[in-house]
Amino acid sequence: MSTNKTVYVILGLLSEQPLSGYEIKKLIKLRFQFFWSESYGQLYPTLKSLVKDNLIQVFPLEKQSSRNEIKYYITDLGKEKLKEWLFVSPEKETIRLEILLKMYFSLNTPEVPMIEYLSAFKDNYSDAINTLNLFQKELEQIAFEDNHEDILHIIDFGQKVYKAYIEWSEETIKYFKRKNTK
Amino acid sequence: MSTNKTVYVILGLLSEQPLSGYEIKKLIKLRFQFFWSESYGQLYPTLKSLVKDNLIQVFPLEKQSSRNEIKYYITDLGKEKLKEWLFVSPEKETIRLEILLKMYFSLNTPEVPMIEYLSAFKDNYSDAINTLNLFQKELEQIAFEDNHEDILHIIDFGQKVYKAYIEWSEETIKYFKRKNTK
DNA sequence: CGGCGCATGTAACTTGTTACATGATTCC
DNA sequence: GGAATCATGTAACAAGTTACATGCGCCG
Repeated sequence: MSTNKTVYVILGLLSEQPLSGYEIKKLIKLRFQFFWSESYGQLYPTLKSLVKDNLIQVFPLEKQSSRNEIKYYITDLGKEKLKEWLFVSPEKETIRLEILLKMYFSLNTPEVPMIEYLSAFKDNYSDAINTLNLFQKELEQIAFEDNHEDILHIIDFGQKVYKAYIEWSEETIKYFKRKNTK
Repeated sequence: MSTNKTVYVILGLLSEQPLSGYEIKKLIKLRFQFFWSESYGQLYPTLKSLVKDNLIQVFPLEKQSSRNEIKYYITDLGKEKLKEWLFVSPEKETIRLEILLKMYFSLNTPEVPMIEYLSAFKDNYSDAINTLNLFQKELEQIAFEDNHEDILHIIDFGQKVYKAYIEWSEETIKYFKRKNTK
């Protein structure tokens, strides 16, 4: 029952505006970075298969803005398919956090540089939360539009969760430092 | 460079005690539920390939406790391999949260039952956090052992992150309710 | 003797990443 | 003219899920 989600990210983004594969990749990175990602190896073949199923279409050659780029637009069938998916309950997410696994299995191997791992983890999410904060400010500044408030809530998810990540890593770093000096 | 992590979960668990595939599956669910999962379709074939690589071994028939069960133990080579992995920095985790995707793409489709989705999300993690709290209390009660404090920190990760999830979903539910009555 | 939980397994498939190849365009 | 970035693509592989099949042992 696990439907290919890549399909819906593409349909969703194309439902706003026509885009090329490359632009889709960039948009996913820009907007969804903190809760979604796609690789080219997944993206381009999916675009092809969506065209075959008539859920999206390629702009006719004469409408293309550059020779290299291939812009796609969503068809009515595609819009339907997207809407259908929106009405299906989200599946339970599976998360895999290698750092916790390593922490667990290195309980008896104190030489493992857990503090180093935790610092990298923390730095990574500190950067991410800064990006989100910036994004939030930008959104708050520009004139109020329909969806801004909704999007702020999506950003807030990232902020809250990353804050938890960061607090946990700080505390855990302290714990390991204390432990090491004992 | 993405090494098969299932290998290391198995090696890690077997480094504590001999186990069967079925027991490994159960242990992963019990201990790692909130940050790891494995399916049988991944587990059993991996066990076979680990035996082939001499990282684990099957107990000789006469030592098996029951006819159905196949217990494995870790070899010295396996212990080495596990240790090696512990010294490699954890890879960046990829998270995919379908609920945020649906929220984003349903901005213009208010009929989508986001409140329902959010409630299910919240309930799910409320249950999970209760389990973790119980687990924590159990650990705190039994006499102090080597690794309890470390494990408490691992549990604390789940507690902090789930708390963030729950707070976010509560706030977002409120937001949607307000929005609907407008 | 029926059902549940224990226990192992696999085939078919889907999903996803990585590494590579290719070439145009833009900017310095 | 060289580097960066735009832009598309694929082949080989790795990872992972699902659905199914099979049979034992125990309890009521």
